[in-house]
Amino acid sequence: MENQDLKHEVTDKYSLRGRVFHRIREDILNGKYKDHEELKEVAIGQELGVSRTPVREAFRQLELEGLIQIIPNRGAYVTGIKVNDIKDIYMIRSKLEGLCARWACDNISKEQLEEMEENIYLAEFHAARGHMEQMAELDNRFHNILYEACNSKMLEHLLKDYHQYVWRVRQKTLSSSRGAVSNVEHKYIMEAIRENNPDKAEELANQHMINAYENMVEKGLLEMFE
Amino acid sequence: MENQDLKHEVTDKYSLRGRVFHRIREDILNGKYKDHEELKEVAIGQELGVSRTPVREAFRQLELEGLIQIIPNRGAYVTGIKVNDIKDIYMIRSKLEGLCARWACDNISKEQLEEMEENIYLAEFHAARGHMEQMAELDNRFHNILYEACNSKMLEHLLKDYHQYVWRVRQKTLSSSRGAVSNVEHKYIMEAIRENNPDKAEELANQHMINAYENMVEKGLLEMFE
DNA sequence: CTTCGTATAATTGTATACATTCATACCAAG
DNA sequence: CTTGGTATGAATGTATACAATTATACGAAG
Repeated sequence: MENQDLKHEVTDKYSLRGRVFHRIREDILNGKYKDHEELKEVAIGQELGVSRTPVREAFRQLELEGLIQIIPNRGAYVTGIKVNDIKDIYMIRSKLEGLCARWACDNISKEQLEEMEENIYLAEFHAARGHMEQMAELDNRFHNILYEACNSKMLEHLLKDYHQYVWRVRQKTLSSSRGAVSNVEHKYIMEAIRENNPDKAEELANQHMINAYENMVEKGLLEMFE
Repeated sequence: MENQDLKHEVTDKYSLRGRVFHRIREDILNGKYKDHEELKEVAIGQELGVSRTPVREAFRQLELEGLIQIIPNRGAYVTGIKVNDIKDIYMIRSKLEGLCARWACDNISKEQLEEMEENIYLAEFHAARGHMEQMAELDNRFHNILYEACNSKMLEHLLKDYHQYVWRVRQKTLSSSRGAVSNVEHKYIMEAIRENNPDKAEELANQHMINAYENMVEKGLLEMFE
């Protein structure tokens, strides 16, 4: 049991089933398979050049992740995200990102802090020029650094799941004006962590998520979801 | 898509694979399969009277739930819970149960409130007599009512997962003296919800989890986990 | 005695065959 | 035209066969 801390995302990444799983997951998150679309085992198997077996096993996992719903003897359907789900996720993430920022105060490494700083500096550049794609990428990376810095595999795993889960929504709701503001909030969070002020870091991270959600509501970006 | 809100826990409960999944899950949570024990596909299949296929699919799901770890081409091993994981889970649950109690203020039904009241009343009876098993059962039920009352499938699902996950630990760390105190805390949480005081309900639920964790630490109940 | 390599057995990974369930089309009765 | 029943096809559920990988045992070389 020397691989004690290896998690499934790592261990199965290079197996056939693992690749099938990640591939279907990507295709759902990227919108290739639309909400409520039925996924057929043979069709996907043929497309990926594998038999039904690994596809089926991937389906079971995707179901547990909430990305698809399997109705016994009927089929697998892409789960549609509903407006209420989005609100719930952002409120849950608000609490968890707060906890994450709090724990990061004690556990962040010098390298991680430096990468955060660089991230924020770069984001200022792209924000000024309206480079949406780079902003999204930097935002992703900022949060992932934070997740890794909290030194809790448990929390990191949970937050990464949610982060990916709302990726579909964020891609559709990217808003240019929020980018710069969001980056300033990142900066304050980082400073609170650097000052080792857990209360402040938690509060700022809490509010960061709430602001992100309220921005989506204000701009009417959620109306496209039913 | 009329079964929109049906979740996998419900839909697959009566399929063969579903039964296999739930059965293995039970056996892990009840301690039949010990930490780090290797689970063989054929052996379990024979024991349950099924082939490897449904067993394998169940394994994939159990891996995502974190109950087992699959090492490709090697085997499936029951995941050992570590002390740090327990702390993380309780801190995460603290935040989420707080959120849950907050949302329950607006969404709890009259029936749910009544069941809570009955639950607490009964628990007083059993606490006074040191009926450990009934206390554990009532505690379980109290939290499940709370989860259902928050009116968020997202949060309910998450909390139920964690609740079951630490069930293994709780069975080993049942402490007689905490039962009565815990029940009083339940009572205060319920009253805050009934008064529709979300801030108070959240704070009390937060503290309830922290107290439960600190009780385990104080009594040295976690030392058995490595 | 240790170490390396090979052979063998056991286990998992994948593909395929068979069984079962469900949806659709079609036709007949009303 | 509507309703209901049956037949057919297509998809999923399960079992089994085969392939690939890994662990173990054994023996020979050093």
